[in-house]
Amino acid sequence: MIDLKLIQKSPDVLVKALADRHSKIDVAEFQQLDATRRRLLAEVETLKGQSNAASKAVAQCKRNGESADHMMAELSQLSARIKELDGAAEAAKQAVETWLMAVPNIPDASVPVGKDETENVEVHRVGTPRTFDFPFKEHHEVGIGLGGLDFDRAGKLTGSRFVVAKGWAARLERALVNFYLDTHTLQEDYIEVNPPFMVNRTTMTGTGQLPKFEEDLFKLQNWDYFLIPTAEVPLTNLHAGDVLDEAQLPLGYTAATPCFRSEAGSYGKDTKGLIRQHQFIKVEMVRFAHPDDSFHQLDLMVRSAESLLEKLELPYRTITLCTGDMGFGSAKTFDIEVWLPAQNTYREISSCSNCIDFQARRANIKFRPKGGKPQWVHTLNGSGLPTGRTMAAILENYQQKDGSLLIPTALRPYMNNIEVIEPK
RNA sequence: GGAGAGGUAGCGAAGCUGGCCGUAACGCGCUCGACUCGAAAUCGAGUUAUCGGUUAACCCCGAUACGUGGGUUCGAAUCCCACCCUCUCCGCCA
Repeated sequence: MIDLKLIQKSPDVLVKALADRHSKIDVAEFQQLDATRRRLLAEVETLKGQSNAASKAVAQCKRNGESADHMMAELSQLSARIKELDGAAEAAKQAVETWLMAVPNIPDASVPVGKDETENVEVHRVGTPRTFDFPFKEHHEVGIGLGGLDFDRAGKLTGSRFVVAKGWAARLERALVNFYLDTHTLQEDYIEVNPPFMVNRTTMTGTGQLPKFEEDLFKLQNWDYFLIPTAEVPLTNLHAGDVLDEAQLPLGYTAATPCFRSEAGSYGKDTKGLIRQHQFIKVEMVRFAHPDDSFHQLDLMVRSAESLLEKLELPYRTITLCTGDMGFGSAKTFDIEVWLPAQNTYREISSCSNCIDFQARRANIKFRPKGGKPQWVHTLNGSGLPTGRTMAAILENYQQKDGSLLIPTALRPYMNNIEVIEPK
């Protein structure tokens, strides 16, 4: 959520931010709603002040043993009037709130201005895409061919955009989870968490998935619960309503969870393979940081995700998302894209964002500076990494001419030291 | 599923026969000060948030908040209803 005071005092900042994001939200509408809200609030508060004072007088009379009947009759009317106005004031407040909840975060000054993904800015490339001396396959062909991935049976069990991983593929996925979690918890300072995979409406609102993006979520019937689209949701909301100690910062959590996404609006995109599934496992990193330190923490998080790809020896590039391509709650986002030979391109495998105080406002997460008043923490989140897309990259980049698949060296300790998956 | 207890500041906890008890007793923590070479202990002072008005900002004034939402009343932490959550016991169960 955006700072209410900021919009009131310098609406031009928000106007520019919204223009940069190519948002259609109208700030003038806010100003009208907020003016109404303030007018009604001032009015009803004045009446409440009168009512409170009169009630005290009634109490005084009763203590003195005098009759207060005449005052009480008058107050009854005032009370009715207040009730009426209070309703109107509450409705006006709700209108402002609703408007605010639909407003995206303000991009950081360092974010390149641009309309969509074509104007993202490359930061660097690491690794050299491999040259193949044989006709290579797409990752799902490799996976199906080696008996590890079964999209047909997943279609039977559920529907499209699901997969069954068996044998070596199931083990590879488990190896990736362990490799990622071990890296984050043993070589970095993340605390491992197993959160609920379904959360309530308040939690979804805290990180910004609701109220705007309900159609992207899977919702339970008869329960006001949602399947999480990313562990960012439960991990960030772990501290909803908390006031953290300054000494606790930076504070990091990591979790491997399934992620559930409806993929509404992506019909026809990435229909084959592991790239765009309704359910996938992802290791997520979440950090709570001091405002002065949060962009440094973002760099560290990006480095953490990048290092995983380096250990897996997968070529990637890192880009800065431009204003028009950034997510709703982010002030700055780096995407890491892994090389997929069959698509002859880099595809997103990690997205690391600094949401600054946007989510902290929504979820009410603060920290107490030494001797000072509590203030909003900054929240960050990043993928580190999803297993499905990583497997897609491994299947394509590590396929061999004879149809076998090499296991990346870093994963072998997690794979009973298997070096290669042979075709049967 | 059955029975009971409870949700009040950063934490613990009092108030709960409706009205100078919500800037909320008391304790802990935290901040500042005294004592001390320094520390501990001790003593003293301070320490809720949000919104509105006002302001350069602070102060100040007003309103709201006792799990959440309603109700009764001139007035609700306190009485009533519904819901959520936590704990204890019993039952059932992976």
